Amino acid sequence: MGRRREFDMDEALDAVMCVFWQKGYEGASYTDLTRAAGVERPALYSAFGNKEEMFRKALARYYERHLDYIPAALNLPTAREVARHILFSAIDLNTRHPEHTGCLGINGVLAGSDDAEPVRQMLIEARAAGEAQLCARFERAKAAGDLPSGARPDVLAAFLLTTLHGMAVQAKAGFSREKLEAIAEQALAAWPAGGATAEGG
Amino acid sequence: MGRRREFDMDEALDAVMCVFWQKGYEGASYTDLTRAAGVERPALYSAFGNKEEMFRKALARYYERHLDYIPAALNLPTAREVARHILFSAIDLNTRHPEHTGCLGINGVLAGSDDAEPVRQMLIEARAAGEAQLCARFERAKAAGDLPSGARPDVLAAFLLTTLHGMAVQAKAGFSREKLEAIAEQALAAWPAGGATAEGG
DNA sequence: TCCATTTCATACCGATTATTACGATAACGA
DNA sequence: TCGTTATCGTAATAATCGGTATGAAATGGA
Repeated sequence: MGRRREFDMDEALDAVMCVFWQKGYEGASYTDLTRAAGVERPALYSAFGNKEEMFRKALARYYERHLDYIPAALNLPTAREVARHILFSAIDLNTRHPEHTGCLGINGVLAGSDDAEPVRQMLIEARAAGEAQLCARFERAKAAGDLPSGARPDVLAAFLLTTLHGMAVQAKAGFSREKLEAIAEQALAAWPAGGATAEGG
Repeated sequence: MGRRREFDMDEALDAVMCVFWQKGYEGASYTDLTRAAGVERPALYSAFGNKEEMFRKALARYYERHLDYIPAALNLPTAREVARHILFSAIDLNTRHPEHTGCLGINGVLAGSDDAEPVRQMLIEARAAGEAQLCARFERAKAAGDLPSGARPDVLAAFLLTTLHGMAVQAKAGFSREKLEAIAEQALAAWPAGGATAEGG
């Protein structure tokens, strides 16, 4: 009984998920969503409910379709393999689709609407400038023997920046100071041993 | 000549910066900004220009007032001290002010309006669930001798998550796959050596 | 063929967004 | 005191936001 639905809900949810992936939760307007899904507004509402509920369904699909490497990794024999597999799977996921880079979960609160693009660029440039300063400092350290000859200052700088970014996100998520410090200690455990002119302390 | 300005631009910019810090760029409405600054809309426009230009000025002030530990750290003798100082200064900055946690730069694109709070919570919970899975997996690894007895699975899990978060942010900022892989390699260098039952590979 | 039911597309809703006209107000120099 | 100039608060701008009311179109059963 009743008229049958004219669009494929799976395809629509996939399209919706990609929009959220690309633009984030708030950055994705209903106009964007309906255009991507090829479906008019009330159809999306009747199919997926609220915008919030719609994002919830898209997130669930993201976990089962694109984050399936996590449960798979958990079955690997060693913890190092677990971490390695997750890390590299995430890298692959984050870079595979040029139109929506990064992680849906992160972008969901990170990305904004198209109007915010210049602001994003502004922040990206500010970060890049800071990274360049760090890189130059580590180059000097390498030349001074403070870092081993095999050290790669650019990588050290990028890693440091990554840890800083990650911690900022975690702090926003409510992590405690103790936990953040433990994470920082762990990150420092990877730091290359000092060379000639290193002093204790 | 002309009427003199009735509010203090420095105080207004500080108030504006705090709002951006707390709510992000898009999450901060002009109503929020004017209320925080105690100044009517046109006054803010004439003083700081656009919303975008206003954010730019707030960001510049943030760098000179709250990220001043970075240039200071760059003068420290060893790279390890540089990294350590930056890491712990950032932690302190991120947690010192309860009303605006995290980093203005990150929050600028991460935080959203108040309406998005349930979505933020949703994502935070999804992340916490994933972290719990990882932590349990590392506990098992420790019990199996795959991790040394001194290892702290919760820290390892948090660190792994932090690295994942950081990389997602970097990927959004346009980092190349090669760079991200180098960062992941560096993060794995800190991984505790396997214990009894570890196998090569 | 008629009814009940479901989905369709159009057009609209109130609220909020960033951004300004506008006229009144206050300061300085003459 | 007057004229110029810059800032003030009020009120309005057009656009967009998420979310619906509405009637036509399409289905299955009787």
